[in-house]
Amino acid sequence: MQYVTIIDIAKKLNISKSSVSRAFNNKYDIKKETRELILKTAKEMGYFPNPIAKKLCQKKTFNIGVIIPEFINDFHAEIIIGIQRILNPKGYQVLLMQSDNNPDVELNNVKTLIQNMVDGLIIAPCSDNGNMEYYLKELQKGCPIVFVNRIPESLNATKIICDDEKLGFFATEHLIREGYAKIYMLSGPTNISVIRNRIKGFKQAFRKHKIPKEQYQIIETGLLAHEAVEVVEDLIYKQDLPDAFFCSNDLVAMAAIKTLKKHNIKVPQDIGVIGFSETQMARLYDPQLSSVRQPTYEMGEKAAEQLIRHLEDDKAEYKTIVLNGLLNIRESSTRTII
Amino acid sequence: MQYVTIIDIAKKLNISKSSVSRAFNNKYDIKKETRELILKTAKEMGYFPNPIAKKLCQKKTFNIGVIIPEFINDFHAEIIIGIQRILNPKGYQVLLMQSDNNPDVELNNVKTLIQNMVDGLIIAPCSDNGNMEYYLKELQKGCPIVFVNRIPESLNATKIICDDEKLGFFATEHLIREGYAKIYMLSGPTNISVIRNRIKGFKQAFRKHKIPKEQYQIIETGLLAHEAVEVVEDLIYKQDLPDAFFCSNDLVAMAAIKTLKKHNIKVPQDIGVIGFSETQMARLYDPQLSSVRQPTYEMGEKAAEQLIRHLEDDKAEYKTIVLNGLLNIRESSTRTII
DNA sequence: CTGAAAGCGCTAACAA
DNA sequence: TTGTTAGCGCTTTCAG
Repeated sequence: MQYVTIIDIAKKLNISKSSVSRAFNNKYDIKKETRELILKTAKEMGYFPNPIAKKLCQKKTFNIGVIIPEFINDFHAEIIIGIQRILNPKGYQVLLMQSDNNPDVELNNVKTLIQNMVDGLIIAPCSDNGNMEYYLKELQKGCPIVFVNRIPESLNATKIICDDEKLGFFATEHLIREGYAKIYMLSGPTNISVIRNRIKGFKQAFRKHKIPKEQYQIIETGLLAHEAVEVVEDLIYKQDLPDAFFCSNDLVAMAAIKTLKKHNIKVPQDIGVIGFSETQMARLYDPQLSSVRQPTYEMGEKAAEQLIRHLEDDKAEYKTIVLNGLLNIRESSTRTII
Repeated sequence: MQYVTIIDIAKKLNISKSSVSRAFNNKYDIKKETRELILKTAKEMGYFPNPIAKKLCQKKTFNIGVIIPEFINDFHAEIIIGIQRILNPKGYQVLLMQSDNNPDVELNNVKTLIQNMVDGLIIAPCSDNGNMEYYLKELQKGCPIVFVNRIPESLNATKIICDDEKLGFFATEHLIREGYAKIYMLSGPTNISVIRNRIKGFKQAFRKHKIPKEQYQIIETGLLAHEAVEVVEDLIYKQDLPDAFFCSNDLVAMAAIKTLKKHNIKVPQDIGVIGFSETQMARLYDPQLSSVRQPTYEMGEKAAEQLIRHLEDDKAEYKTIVLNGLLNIRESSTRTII
């Protein structure tokens, strides 16, 4: 592929290449007519600036690295869309990498992206992990980084998070108010900060309603369907079923309901179930699944905006942005008629 | 961020920068010891090659542009993973863009990526559309492109597709064999080639089984849940329900089942339903959803492999690769016990 | 307002 | 086996 360069235009117009360059970068003085002439012929010749060359001499790539745990999931896919909404119109390209929920892969991805000279990074870590130290070092070296979602509380950096504690509280309180007395939380891995926060909210609801500890339990399952099936089967076998399950996500919730139904246990009459990180399927399920909707698009947008803030000002202060989710109550957790 | 360059190393070692360059690109002659010395000090100084500079003088970016219709969906997410599996180990970076199922956005994305000097493109078009002409022109100009999935049959280029016709045939025949006589297809938009192919297979099954035309119908719904709900509600109202629905995807299938259930119509006893492009939720649904599993990861891998073939050889011939999907029969389409 | 020229960091002939 | 040199396409300072 052969591209037209500023030199071609300069020759054709018998001017210097600097003038051509200037015509494309308004910031320099240049006579209006020459500018317009240059732009016109450039268009005719099918010229567009070579971004690589630009990057080399400007020392800026206009590439932003984004790392997410996995994207077989609406949650992160939507965050990415939010990020692009802000970044693309500003001329930034997003380089996307996924870490497969593996901290080592995650670290490697970060290194790859930095070596590829991204101007900044948005990291959605897969869990609290030993990488944070490395990330902070890069931050201090001047590489702008914004963190999203699963972030250790202590991390001193700009971060976008959800009010998971509150959401955990609301979801639990809703179950309590529906008359589900004994509630088990299929929590997901507790090495993930958001999970720990939801657990905090979960416990707080019981404290508020003065319900004794024997009435609840936190079961640390994974985030996958088959793990939930195993746990619920086990509880049925041990005859230790609660009145309701508060699940780490919709997949786990559906797996739980599926298993209960198989044993002729009715949801929501016998047992209530609530999911998290609402999926499209929630309202198509039978019973329609109650779930928590996080502001995923907005999380992405905020992350991008914050990154731009840091990009434009080295000295910008770290900020923590907390966004609000929404509890969508549907059939799976309501005994009363809605 | 300040980077170490080959000149820094050359100065330190009192050699020429070409030698340093050579040390990092095995292909040139260089004495083993100098090479090792260079590599060692480079490491000490924290040097890594500046990819931008490399790109500028090599006229190769090692970036591959990938465009997909949307990625709120396992299908394309998995294709991307497949692509990365092949491309990343070979040193290629994937630039991802989504077209939001909009041909104009799609065309714009392609242009952006080309201007960003990608070495090649993998395009998963959102539908048959007027852009094909432009893509072909770029192909002829020497920009390697591989097409995936929704591709007009006539397109003369390298493409990766699924045996949608066969899959449509098998799914339909399965329904017929289960004793569902009258079958409606909620087909999805017919400006998408894969949909047209499934329709072909659908019709063929009826021909084979000598079932008259009155027994089937193709209803061109969209790909979203609410559209399916409307259609099914309408059929119920008109008392024109078939014995089975063959749906364009799992979301549509679940929406159909949901609607039927609401009206106390039993699936699979009264009406059978089958989905397409199997999701994780399929086996968690009640009834468990029969669906067609496409080899998504493999589609991505093949696309990447074919692109590399074209990258390495300008004159490589166009190839069409057809991959086989799998019909997963579950409860929603079986009257007999499985 | 415009041109000349240096340089971004690297590769790849060509010499030596 | 190594050094010299001329670019890749663009920006940006310095003269004019």
